[in-house]
Amino acid sequence: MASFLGSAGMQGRRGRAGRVVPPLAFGGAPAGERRDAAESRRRVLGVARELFSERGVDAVSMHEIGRAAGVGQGTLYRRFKHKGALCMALLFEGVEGLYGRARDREESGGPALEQLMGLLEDLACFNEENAPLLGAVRDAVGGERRVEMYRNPFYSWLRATVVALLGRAVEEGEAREGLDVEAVAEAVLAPLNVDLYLYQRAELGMGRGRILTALRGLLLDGLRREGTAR
Amino acid sequence: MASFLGSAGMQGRRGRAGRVVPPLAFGGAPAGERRDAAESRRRVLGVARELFSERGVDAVSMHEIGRAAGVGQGTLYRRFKHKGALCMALLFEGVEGLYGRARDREESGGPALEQLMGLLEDLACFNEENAPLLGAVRDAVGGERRVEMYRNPFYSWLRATVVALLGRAVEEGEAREGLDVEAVAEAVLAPLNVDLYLYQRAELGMGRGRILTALRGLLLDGLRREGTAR
DNA sequence: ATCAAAAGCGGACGATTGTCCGCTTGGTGG
DNA sequence: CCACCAAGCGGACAATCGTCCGCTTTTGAT
Repeated sequence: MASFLGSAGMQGRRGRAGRVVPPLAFGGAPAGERRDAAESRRRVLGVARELFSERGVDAVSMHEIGRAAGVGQGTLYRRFKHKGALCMALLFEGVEGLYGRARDREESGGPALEQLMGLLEDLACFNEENAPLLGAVRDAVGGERRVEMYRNPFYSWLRATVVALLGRAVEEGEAREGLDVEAVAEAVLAPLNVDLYLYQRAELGMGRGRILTALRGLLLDGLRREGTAR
Repeated sequence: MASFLGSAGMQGRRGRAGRVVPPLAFGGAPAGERRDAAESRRRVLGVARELFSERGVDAVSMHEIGRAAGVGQGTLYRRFKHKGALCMALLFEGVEGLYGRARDREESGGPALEQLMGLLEDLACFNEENAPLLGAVRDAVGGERRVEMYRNPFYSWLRATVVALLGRAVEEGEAREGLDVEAVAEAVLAPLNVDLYLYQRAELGMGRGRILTALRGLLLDGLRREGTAR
């Protein structure tokens, strides 16, 4: 089964410079899309964006989107495998922004660990800006589909980017040697899980600065006091 | 609205020694439960456990559980606000085990950070042993209920315990001073998010040891190489 | 023992998601 | 220009979750 959007093979790949090139057509149109299909896809996306912003993602049903866009259920679900996939398509622009900022940072050079921190900061903003859609994605990806959450192209790109940055940090002597970059990458990304992040923001009353500062300290220096055996 | 189980006020509290005492009646019976109600609750729980283990949590509907237990929908949902709450009740024993092990560790003394690592290890096992139920809980807690995920008594206890351990580690000079223990506690717990953990186990093929080792290194020492400015 | 109130009970019901299957249409080769 | 057929289309349908509301049982006070 295809993942969220784009074919399964479209995950981020390493460029020759070690940079992770973003999945190309993440939320874009399928290659040989028929004109009528393209038209109806645009209409669906527009209507969905509208309704979601009016009444919240949860309060708008797929049937309603279809009706409002003048499109049947079959069509709707052919295009978007489920509600989460539709939301994912709507997230396209924001994700592009993230890719762009990561590219800029990379081109302007600087220590890999600082670039990593920048990415995490962007991710926190992304969480806040797109909270409703991200929440809907999470909800739609339940039951059998649970794995898709971490298999979608966006998360793959994220992980690959972090892995690449960590790898570079080790090579350049910024980070400890022998770091298990794949495993650590997951642990680095985990605290920015949307639900957890929003919970801290909204329920625990933590500001973005506080969350990021704590994370920065933890990631860079760990918990132990200086001088303790390591 | 009540959280998963137990009244809202039943979250972990600090004992006088700084220890976090577990919520008392997490999955137990309500105080003045009527005899017939207790009976039907037991029956429901038994039937659910049975059916879940036979065919998987996702494949068993609430209606079916009700039918098999000889109980109507109203009754079922009065007892368990939703499918996730039922699963949470089924998790009772495992959670008790976690509480017990944490208590034992605490009584046998030892460095706070080591105790923290022990807790994380237990949590990893807990994730594996109870994956299906935990997954179902996650799924059931969507839409409006999204916040409940981190507000339930179990997670509250977990967070409070980690906060207490971190606090002690700071006091006793094990951990850096000025650590934002509340914020850091979330970041410490995040990598053991069930979905993420299982994804690493099953899809990325990482063993428990590898995940925990990476986490341990990250938490204790951070990413930076020794000698780098901190 | 009686009786009233509170708690428990159960099936009908509404809403939502996602699937199915037969009809329509766009685009292409003869 | 036409005919073909895969892709697109749309509404009916099934399954599930969770709610509602009127009936029944338990409990405890008189």
